[in-house]
Amino acid sequence: MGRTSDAKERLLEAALDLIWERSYGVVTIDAICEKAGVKKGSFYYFFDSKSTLAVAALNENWIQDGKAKWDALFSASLPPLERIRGFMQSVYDGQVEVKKEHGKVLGCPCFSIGSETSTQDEVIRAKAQEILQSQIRYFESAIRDAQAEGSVPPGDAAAKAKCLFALFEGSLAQARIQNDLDFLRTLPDASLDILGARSLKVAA
Amino acid sequence: MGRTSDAKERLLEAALDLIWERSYGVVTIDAICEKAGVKKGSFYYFFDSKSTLAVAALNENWIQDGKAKWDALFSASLPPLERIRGFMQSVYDGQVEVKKEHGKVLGCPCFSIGSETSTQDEVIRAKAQEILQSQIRYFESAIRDAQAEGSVPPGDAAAKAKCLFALFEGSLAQARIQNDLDFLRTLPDASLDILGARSLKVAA
DNA sequence: CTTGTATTTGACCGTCTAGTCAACTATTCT
DNA sequence: AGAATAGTTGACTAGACGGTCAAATACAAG
Repeated sequence: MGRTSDAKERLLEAALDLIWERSYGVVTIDAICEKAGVKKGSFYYFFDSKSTLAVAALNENWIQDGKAKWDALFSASLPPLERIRGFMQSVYDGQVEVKKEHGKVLGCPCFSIGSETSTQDEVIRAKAQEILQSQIRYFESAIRDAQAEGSVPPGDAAAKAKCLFALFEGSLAQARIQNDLDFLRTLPDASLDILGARSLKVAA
Repeated sequence: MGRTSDAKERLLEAALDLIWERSYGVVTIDAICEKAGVKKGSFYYFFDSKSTLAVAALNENWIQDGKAKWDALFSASLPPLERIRGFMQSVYDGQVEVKKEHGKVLGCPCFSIGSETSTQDEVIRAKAQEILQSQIRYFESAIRDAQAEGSVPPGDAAAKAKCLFALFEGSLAQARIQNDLDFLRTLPDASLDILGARSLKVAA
């Protein structure tokens, strides 16, 4: 009961957009409100700080958007290496879209925000870490499956996953800094390479 | 002639420290001045904005400190793979020190600042890119030498270097986000692994 | 010692920003 | 209809911040 509103959702979306495009520290509450078409009074009705909003925005984005995409790309119905290659390809395609829309390569919001705020805001840091850890688990699971079918040599799958994830996020961040998609084009192949993949690599 | 001063140097150092520990967007000119023990009027005598100072600080740090360290670590007198392993080990050791002093893993200032400001400040972005590109060249040169002696399989050395660099910076950033050095411990081994190194890897 | 130059200082201004609040409006339930 | 609830508004404050400046100070060279 009571008055209805989608202002909260608009704030979440505006905040993530703005912070992704610019950075956490530089985006003001006023700017978020303006982009969301919401007055500051309403902002403080829903959230009590920029930090709280950012955590909610990261969470919402992962739960509502990210997770489903990752689930589809890492579907067990695909061959394990195909999952990884397909994922990397879709990341590339996604950044092509982002560059078309925003005029810039923006990389991974969670990683950028996490890296920026980690020493300053423990709550954001923890949320970013949580999401990134979830993502690493997708890698790890695909690597395990690949090892089971023999397309990736045996050995600590968790370590391999962390390694692949570092390559992945490092490339995205580099692409953001250079504002150049070239860093990402080779990602599908490079990913299989560093895993020492046996099947797809040769076929390609 | 005229009054002498090291205020400029103090400002450069304070700025890099503060921005490295916190972030570019969140560090104010007042804070930099306070840490440097310099009044704001003097700040504007030497620099005309935080952006200008940041570019100078990145540059100074690379020219005065970074370059020499990289030169030593990538000295041609060392076997190519030993250069890479030694470099990664020294990065790990360095971050251990940083964590002792600052209480946190801070990662690579150039990469963090670059990623944060890239969409906002073209001058900082360009300087960060320039330094990062220089660093990639150290990797590339070592990889080329390794290929020449047969310890790394042939193939596009520039691409391999970018890949290794992404792994390297991705790991550092991840370590910052998690505030955990574990992400870095395996870096020396992982680096040789992804290069498909033949000699040192087996010996280890 | 004095003159020219480099640097420092602190006071000052306008603007931006986080955060508050009481009054107002829309919606739902009874 | 009317009470209760959920959300909105705009005006307000206090402080932080970027940026400016004229006057003061320290140093170096002639």
